[in-house]
Amino acid sequence: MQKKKVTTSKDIGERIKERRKELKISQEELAEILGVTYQQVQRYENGTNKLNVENIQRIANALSAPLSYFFEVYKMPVIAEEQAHYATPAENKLLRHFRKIRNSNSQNIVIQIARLAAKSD
Amino acid sequence: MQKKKVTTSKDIGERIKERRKELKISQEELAEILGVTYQQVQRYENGTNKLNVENIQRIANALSAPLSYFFEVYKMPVIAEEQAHYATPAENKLLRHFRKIRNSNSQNIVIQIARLAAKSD
DNA sequence: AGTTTATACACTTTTTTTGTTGTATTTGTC
DNA sequence: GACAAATACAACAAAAAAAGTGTATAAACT
Repeated sequence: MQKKKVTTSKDIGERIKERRKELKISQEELAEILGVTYQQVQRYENGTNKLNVENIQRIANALSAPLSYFFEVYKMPVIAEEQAHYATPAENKLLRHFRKIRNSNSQNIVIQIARLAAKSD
Repeated sequence: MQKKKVTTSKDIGERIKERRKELKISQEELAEILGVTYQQVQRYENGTNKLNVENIQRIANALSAPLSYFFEVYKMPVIAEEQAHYATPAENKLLRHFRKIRNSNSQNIVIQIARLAAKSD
Protein backbone atom coordinates (compact mmCIF):
# COMPACT_ATOMS: atom_id res chain seq x y z
CA MET A 1 0.00 0.00 0.00
CA GLN A 2 1.77 3.08 -1.18
CA LYS A 3 1.41 6.17 0.90
CA LYS A 4 -0.09 8.88 -1.23
CA LYS A 5 1.89 12.03 -1.22
CA VAL A 6 0.41 15.32 -0.21
CA THR A 7 0.95 18.52 -2.11
CA THR A 8 2.65 20.80 0.39
CA SER A 9 1.70 24.34 1.18
CA LYS A 10 4.96 25.42 -0.37
CA ASP A 11 4.14 23.73 -3.66
CA ILE A 12 0.67 25.21 -3.66
CA GLY A 13 2.11 28.61 -2.89
CA GLU A 14 4.47 28.48 -5.83
CA ARG A 15 1.61 27.53 -8.07
CA ILE A 16 -0.40 30.49 -6.84
CA LYS A 17 2.44 32.89 -7.50
CA GLU A 18 2.97 31.46 -10.95
CA ARG A 19 -0.66 31.81 -11.89
CA ARG A 20 -1.00 35.23 -10.35
CA LYS A 21 1.86 36.52 -12.45
CA GLU A 22 0.39 35.00 -15.57
CA LEU A 23 -2.69 37.10 -15.02
CA LYS A 24 -0.62 40.14 -14.03
CA ILE A 25 -2.38 40.54 -10.73
CA SER A 26 -0.46 42.09 -7.83
CA GLN A 27 -0.26 40.52 -4.40
CA GLU A 28 -2.29 43.42 -3.13
CA GLU A 29 -5.10 42.90 -5.60
CA LEU A 30 -5.26 39.23 -4.74
CA ALA A 31 -5.19 40.09 -1.04
CA GLU A 32 -8.18 42.38 -1.46
CA ILE A 33 -10.20 39.66 -3.09
CA LEU A 34 -9.34 37.27 -0.29
CA GLY A 35 -9.94 39.84 2.40
CA VAL A 36 -6.45 39.42 3.82
CA THR A 37 -3.35 41.61 3.81
CA TYR A 38 -0.84 41.40 0.99
CA GLN A 39 1.71 40.28 3.55
CA GLN A 40 -0.50 37.30 4.17
CA VAL A 41 -0.56 36.53 0.46
CA GLN A 42 3.23 36.54 0.59
CA ARG A 43 3.10 33.98 3.37
CA TYR A 44 0.78 31.81 1.34
CA GLU A 45 3.04 32.01 -1.67
CA ASN A 46 6.08 31.23 0.41
CA GLY A 47 4.38 28.35 2.15
CA THR A 48 5.06 29.97 5.50
CA ASN A 49 1.41 29.70 6.47
CA LYS A 50 -1.10 27.12 5.44
CA LEU A 51 -4.16 28.04 3.45
CA ASN A 52 -7.46 26.80 4.78
CA VAL A 53 -10.00 25.05 2.60
CA GLU A 54 -12.06 28.16 2.10
CA ASN A 55 -9.30 30.52 1.09
CA ILE A 56 -7.82 28.14 -1.44
CA GLN A 57 -11.17 28.18 -3.19
CA ARG A 58 -11.25 31.96 -3.18
CA ILE A 59 -7.80 32.03 -4.66
CA ALA A 60 -8.78 29.55 -7.33
CA ASN A 61 -11.74 31.74 -8.25
CA ALA A 62 -9.70 34.92 -8.22
CA LEU A 63 -7.13 33.32 -10.50
CA SER A 64 -9.72 31.69 -12.77
CA ALA A 65 -8.31 28.26 -12.18
CA PRO A 66 -9.84 24.99 -11.03
CA LEU A 67 -8.93 23.74 -7.59
CA SER A 68 -7.01 20.87 -9.11
CA TYR A 69 -4.65 23.38 -10.64
CA PHE A 70 -3.05 23.86 -7.24
CA PHE A 71 -3.01 20.28 -6.06
CA GLU A 72 -1.85 18.27 -9.00
CA VAL A 73 0.08 18.55 -12.19
CA TYR A 74 -2.31 20.45 -14.28
CA LYS A 75 -2.09 22.07 -17.66
CA MET A 76 -4.40 24.98 -18.22
CA PRO A 77 -6.57 24.58 -21.31
CA VAL A 78 -5.39 26.62 -24.27
CA ILE A 79 -8.16 29.14 -23.99
CA ALA A 80 -6.95 30.25 -20.59
CA GLU A 81 -3.41 30.45 -21.83
CA GLU A 82 -4.51 32.91 -24.47
CA GLN A 83 -6.39 34.86 -21.89
CA ALA A 84 -3.23 35.31 -19.93
CA HIS A 85 -1.65 37.14 -22.83
CA TYR A 86 -4.86 38.68 -23.95
CA ALA A 87 -4.08 42.19 -22.85
CA THR A 88 -1.04 44.05 -24.15
CA PRO A 89 1.28 45.88 -21.75
CA ALA A 90 -0.43 49.16 -22.55
CA GLU A 91 -3.81 47.63 -21.95
CA ASN A 92 -2.71 46.19 -18.64
CA LYS A 93 -1.38 49.53 -17.60
CA LEU A 94 -4.66 51.14 -18.49
CA LEU A 95 -6.61 48.55 -16.57
CA ARG A 96 -4.46 48.85 -13.47
CA HIS A 97 -5.24 52.54 -13.26
CA PHE A 98 -8.85 52.15 -14.26
CA ARG A 99 -9.54 49.62 -11.53
CA LYS A 100 -8.50 52.06 -8.89
CA ILE A 101 -11.22 54.48 -9.86
CA ARG A 102 -14.01 53.94 -7.38
CA ASN A 103 -16.40 56.55 -8.67
CA SER A 104 -18.36 55.07 -11.55
CA ASN A 105 -18.95 58.48 -13.06
CA SER A 106 -15.25 59.03 -13.29
CA GLN A 107 -14.96 55.61 -14.83
CA ASN A 108 -17.49 56.50 -17.48
CA ILE A 109 -15.70 59.71 -18.27
CA VAL A 110 -12.52 57.79 -18.92
CA ILE A 111 -14.42 55.37 -21.13
CA GLN A 112 -15.88 58.28 -23.11
CA ILE A 113 -12.48 59.81 -23.57
CA ALA A 114 -11.20 56.52 -24.89
CA ARG A 115 -14.16 56.34 -27.23
CA LEU A 116 -13.56 59.84 -28.59
CA ALA A 117 -9.86 59.20 -29.00
CA ALA A 118 -10.68 56.11 -31.03
CA LYS A 119 -13.19 58.01 -33.12
CA SER A 120 -10.84 60.80 -34.10
CA ASP A 121 -7.99 58.42 -34.72
CA MET B 1 -20.27 38.67 -13.31
CA GLN B 2 -21.52 35.82 -11.22
CA LYS B 3 -19.87 35.44 -7.86
CA LYS B 4 -18.61 31.93 -7.51
CA LYS B 5 -19.63 30.30 -4.31
CA VAL B 6 -17.23 28.69 -1.90
CA THR B 7 -17.85 25.38 -0.24
CA THR B 8 -17.85 26.15 3.47
CA SER B 9 -15.95 24.30 6.13
CA LYS B 10 -19.26 23.13 7.50
CA ASP B 11 -20.25 21.58 4.19
CA ILE B 12 -16.90 19.92 3.85
CA GLY B 13 -17.14 18.66 7.40
CA GLU B 14 -20.48 17.04 6.76
CA ARG B 15 -19.09 15.37 3.70
CA ILE B 16 -16.18 14.00 5.71
CA LYS B 17 -18.47 12.60 8.35
CA GLU B 18 -20.68 11.03 5.74
CA ARG B 19 -17.79 9.35 4.00
CA ARG B 20 -16.13 8.28 7.21
CA LYS B 21 -19.27 6.49 8.32
CA GLU B 22 -19.58 4.80 4.95
CA LEU B 23 -16.18 3.30 5.52
CA LYS B 24 -16.92 2.60 9.18
CA ILE B 25 -13.88 4.43 10.37
CA SER B 26 -13.96 5.98 13.83
CA GLN B 27 -13.08 9.57 14.53
CA GLU B 28 -10.15 8.33 16.52
CA GLU B 29 -8.74 6.31 13.64
CA LEU B 30 -9.06 9.26 11.32
CA ALA B 31 -7.47 11.48 13.94
CA GLU B 32 -4.46 9.18 14.17
CA ILE B 33 -3.88 9.37 10.45
CA LEU B 34 -4.04 13.14 10.59
CA GLY B 35 -1.91 13.35 13.69
CA VAL B 36 -4.55 15.26 15.62
CA THR B 37 -6.88 14.40 18.47
CA TYR B 38 -10.29 12.92 17.82
CA GLN B 39 -11.78 16.02 19.38
CA GLN B 40 -10.17 17.96 16.59
CA VAL B 41 -11.74 15.69 14.01
CA GLN B 42 -15.06 16.51 15.62
CA ARG B 43 -14.36 20.18 15.12
CA TYR B 44 -13.53 19.55 11.49
CA GLU B 45 -16.73 17.64 10.97
CA ASN B 46 -18.73 20.32 12.71
CA GLY B 47 -17.10 23.06 10.74
CA THR B 48 -16.01 24.71 13.97
CA ASN B 49 -12.43 24.86 12.76
CA LYS B 50 -11.13 25.16 9.25
CA LEU B 51 -9.06 22.46 7.64
CA ASN B 52 -5.85 23.50 6.00
CA VAL B 53 -4.89 22.45 2.48
CA GLU B 54 -2.61 19.68 3.68
CA ASN B 55 -4.99 18.02 6.09
CA ILE B 56 -7.86 17.94 3.64
CA GLN B 57 -5.61 15.92 1.35
CA ARG B 58 -4.74 13.51 4.15
CA ILE B 59 -8.40 13.08 4.89
CA ALA B 60 -9.16 12.47 1.24
CA ASN B 61 -6.47 9.82 1.16
CA ALA B 62 -7.61 8.24 4.40
CA LEU B 63 -11.15 8.10 3.11
CA SER B 64 -10.12 6.91 -0.34
CA ALA B 65 -11.85 9.77 -2.03
CA PRO B 66 -10.72 12.36 -4.56
CA LEU B 67 -10.33 15.91 -3.33
CA SER B 68 -13.24 16.98 -5.47
CA TYR B 69 -15.48 14.77 -3.37
CA PHE B 70 -15.35 17.33 -0.58
CA PHE B 71 -15.70 20.42 -2.71
CA GLU B 72 -18.37 21.35 -5.13
CA VAL B 73 -17.97 18.81 -7.88
CA TYR B 74 -19.46 20.56 -10.80
CA LYS B 75 -18.13 23.65 -12.36
CA MET B 76 -19.36 24.47 -15.80
CA PRO B 77 -16.48 24.61 -18.24
CA VAL B 78 -15.60 28.20 -18.92
CA ILE B 79 -16.15 29.28 -22.48
CA ALA B 80 -14.13 31.91 -24.28
CA GLU B 81 -16.64 34.71 -23.93
CA GLU B 82 -16.89 34.33 -20.17
CA GLN B 83 -13.20 33.89 -19.76
CA ALA B 84 -12.73 37.30 -21.31
CA HIS B 85 -14.88 38.50 -18.45
CA TYR B 86 -11.95 38.27 -16.17
CA ALA B 87 -12.49 41.95 -16.86
CA THR B 88 -15.72 43.62 -15.77
CA PRO B 89 -18.21 44.96 -18.35
CA ALA B 90 -16.91 48.48 -17.81
CA GLU B 91 -13.37 47.31 -18.28
CA ASN B 92 -14.25 45.51 -21.49
CA LYS B 93 -15.98 48.58 -22.82
CA LEU B 94 -12.92 50.62 -22.08
CA LEU B 95 -10.68 48.08 -23.80
CA ARG B 96 -12.87 47.93 -26.90
CA HIS B 97 -12.46 51.64 -27.44
CA PHE B 98 -8.84 51.69 -26.44
CA ARG B 99 -7.88 49.05 -28.97
CA LYS B 100 -9.18 51.14 -31.80
CA ILE B 101 -6.71 53.88 -31.02
CA ARG B 102 -3.82 53.36 -33.42
CA ASN B 103 -1.75 56.32 -32.36
CA SER B 104 0.33 55.30 -29.36
CA ASN B 105 0.56 58.87 -28.15
CA SER B 106 -3.17 59.06 -27.97
CA GLN B 107 -3.14 55.77 -26.15
CA ASN B 108 -0.74 57.13 -23.60
CA ILE B 109 -2.87 60.18 -23.08
CA VAL B 110 -5.84 57.99 -22.26
CA ILE B 111 -3.69 56.02 -19.87
CA GLN B 112 -2.59 59.20 -18.16
CA ILE B 113 -6.14 60.39 -17.80
CA ALA B 114 -7.05 57.07 -16.20
CA ARG B 115 -4.07 57.38 -13.91
CA LEU B 116 -5.01 60.86 -12.79
CA ALA B 117 -8.62 59.89 -12.28
CA ALA B 118 -7.47 57.06 -10.06
CA LYS B 119 -5.15 59.30 -8.14
CA SER B 120 -7.75 61.93 -7.37
CA ASP B 121 -10.35 59.33 -6.52
C1' DA C 1 16.56 61.79 -11.76
C1' DG C 2 12.73 61.39 -8.80
C1' DT C 3 8.53 58.91 -7.60
C1' DT C 4 5.46 55.32 -7.23
C1' DT C 5 4.59 50.43 -7.10
C1' DA C 6 5.53 45.74 -6.04
C1' DT C 7 7.77 42.68 -3.34
C1' DA C 8 10.34 40.81 0.66
C1' DC C 9 10.94 40.26 5.35
C1' DA C 10 11.01 41.11 10.41
C1' DC C 11 8.70 42.25 14.68
C1' DT C 12 4.58 42.76 17.84
C1' DT C 13 -0.25 42.08 18.84
C1' DT C 14 -4.68 39.86 18.04
C1' DT C 15 -7.36 36.00 16.52
C1' DT C 16 -7.93 31.26 15.42
C1' DT C 17 -6.67 26.65 15.82
C1' DT C 18 -5.28 22.81 18.57
C1' DG C 19 -4.40 20.09 22.72
C1' DT C 20 -5.91 18.82 27.08
C1' DT C 21 -9.15 17.54 30.34
C1' DG C 22 -13.53 16.46 31.76
C1' DT C 23 -18.39 15.11 31.50
C1' DA C 24 -22.56 13.65 29.19
C1' DT C 25 -24.94 11.15 25.68
C1' DT C 26 -25.47 7.78 22.22
C1' DT C 27 -24.69 3.31 20.06
C1' DG C 28 -23.79 -1.42 19.76
C1' DT C 29 -23.18 -5.84 22.08
C1' DC C 30 -23.86 -9.29 25.41
C1' DG D 1 -30.48 -3.93 31.70
C1' DA D 2 -25.32 -3.72 31.97
C1' DC D 3 -21.20 -2.71 29.77
C1' DA D 4 -17.89 -0.80 26.57
C1' DA D 5 -16.93 1.99 22.67
C1' DA D 6 -17.94 5.90 20.02
C1' DT D 7 -19.51 10.42 19.83
C1' DA D 8 -20.77 15.25 21.35
C1' DC D 9 -19.51 19.16 23.55
C1' DA D 10 -17.54 22.66 26.77
C1' DA D 11 -13.81 25.18 29.21
C1' DC D 12 -9.10 26.49 29.52
C1' DA D 13 -4.13 26.78 28.11
C1' DA D 14 -0.72 26.40 24.41
C1' DA D 15 0.50 26.83 19.66
C1' DA D 16 -0.17 28.50 15.12
C1' DA D 17 -2.14 31.70 11.92
C1' DA D 18 -3.19 36.30 10.75
C1' DA D 19 -3.27 41.28 11.26
C1' DG D 20 -0.82 45.37 11.76
C1' DT D 21 3.27 48.04 11.36
C1' DG D 22 7.67 49.16 9.79
C1' DT D 23 11.79 49.02 6.89
C1' DA D 24 14.32 47.81 2.78
C1' DT D 25 15.07 46.95 -2.11
C1' DA D 26 14.28 46.58 -6.95
C1' DA D 27 11.48 47.50 -10.80
C1' DA D 28 8.32 50.34 -13.30
C1' DC D 29 6.73 54.68 -14.31
C1' DT D 30 6.73 59.96 -14.81
